[in-house]
Amino acid sequence: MSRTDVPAYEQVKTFVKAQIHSGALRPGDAVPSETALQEQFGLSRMTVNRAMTELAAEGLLTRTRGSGTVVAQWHRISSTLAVRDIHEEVLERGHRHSSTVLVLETVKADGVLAQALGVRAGARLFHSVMVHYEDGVAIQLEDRHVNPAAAPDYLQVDFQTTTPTQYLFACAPLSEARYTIEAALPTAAEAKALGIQRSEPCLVITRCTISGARVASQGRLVYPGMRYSLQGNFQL
Amino acid sequence: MSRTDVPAYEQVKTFVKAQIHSGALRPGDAVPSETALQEQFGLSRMTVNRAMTELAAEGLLTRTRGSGTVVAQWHRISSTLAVRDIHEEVLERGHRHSSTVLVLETVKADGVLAQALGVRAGARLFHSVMVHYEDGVAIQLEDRHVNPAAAPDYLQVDFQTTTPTQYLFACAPLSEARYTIEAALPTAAEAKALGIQRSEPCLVITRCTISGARVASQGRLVYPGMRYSLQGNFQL
DNA sequence: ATAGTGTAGTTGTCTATACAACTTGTACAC
DNA sequence: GTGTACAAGTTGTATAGACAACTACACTAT
Repeated sequence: MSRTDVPAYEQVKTFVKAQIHSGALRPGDAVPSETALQEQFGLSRMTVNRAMTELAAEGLLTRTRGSGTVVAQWHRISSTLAVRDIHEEVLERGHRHSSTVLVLETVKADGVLAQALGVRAGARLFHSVMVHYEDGVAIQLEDRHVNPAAAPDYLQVDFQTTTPTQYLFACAPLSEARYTIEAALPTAAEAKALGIQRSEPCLVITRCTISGARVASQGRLVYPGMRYSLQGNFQL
Repeated sequence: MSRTDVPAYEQVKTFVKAQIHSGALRPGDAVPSETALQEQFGLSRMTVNRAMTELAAEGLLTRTRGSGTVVAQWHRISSTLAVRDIHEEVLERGHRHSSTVLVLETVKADGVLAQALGVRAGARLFHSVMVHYEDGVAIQLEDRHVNPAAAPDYLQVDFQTTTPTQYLFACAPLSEARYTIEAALPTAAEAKALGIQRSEPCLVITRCTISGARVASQGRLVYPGMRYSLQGNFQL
């Protein structure tokens, strides 16, 4: 632990990262072996191993047993898309959240939906459409189809006090998610609900949440392009 | 290592993950302590510690020294946006990549650009605009401003054989990146270059790459919404 | 009641060692 | 030349032990 409070394995990590950032080590270059670093820093191999293993997990290094460690070709930037509730998100920005429920009904699954949710065509599904507002401005339209097997009481939930994300999170623990992000024009109904022009481009996130072996729900989240953007800041 | 080839710490990880996915452990719940799991599995504490530390790094658990381990409130889903070259990306899909250079020039930074790149207003910048094609279809317009300090020979590069991403990657090791993703309509010039209507929504990624202490470049990547979508598949 | 003390329990880090699995290159036999 | 065998080097995993830092809680003295 030496003088400072920075763990030794962190020091090794920053040392290697600095070499990569400075250009002294370039993608494809060999990184000193664990034993070499061990002697250089005066640490045990386990400590060096932890540093290198973590850097590999972060995508900066590629390690192969028997051969050695090289700087990874692509520096993956590990974003973290939080699957979180828009209610919390708005509150965290210090704004007021409200929502309106436009549709809350039972529908029969057509072919596409049935396949997406992994049920047979014609099966009963819950369907909800709601609009979320941030300080009174519409920022998201949420069109969601829910598998009744995952959330039997979905239609009885009071969506003034809770949100679909919250409720589904509570009754169907998330195990996997798939999404696509695309730019598209809203449908006429969506534009009207969001109070925007049909010609205004929107960011559409289609998200499929999986709980255990079951697809719990599929959601289409429409964000007005002028009012919303996904942002990220990543450090290697 | 027991019977199978699966490492012991992985078995502990999947055990805990399974408990979370099944709902036996819910967000906020306490997870058995390391010593408890150590006895349950008959492993050393270091091995259990590795499993738990990794789960914490993945965002599934929140650990506090002295107190214990609980299931994290948000299951962060760690996406990985690869900062990679579109040339490679197209080739990987088994398609043919080509590109056209529309602009390659030196410009003087206006106020906004200067701030984004961290140079003084009026400083010399390189500017390039090119269109990338996948099997002859335009899929990306790349409008990039480059800091000459990071890539002095940018204007001399032959962009038929290499791409800006490749070149910048080679001469300015990446240390950080910021991006925003939004939906927007293309400018008239962009629409013309991509061969699409001005009314067709596009996915716009604005990306700022940082090399060391310097902003190396800022790029605006425009993808026709009908031809492109970002996708992700995440497992906890 | 309150403040302080102590203790048990928990996580964070580090060490020294050990063996296994794999890669690479060299030396040797053919 | 060719191929085999071996040795050295590298990473992956696991162990047992140790100490530090911190939390939570019960207990005690005031």
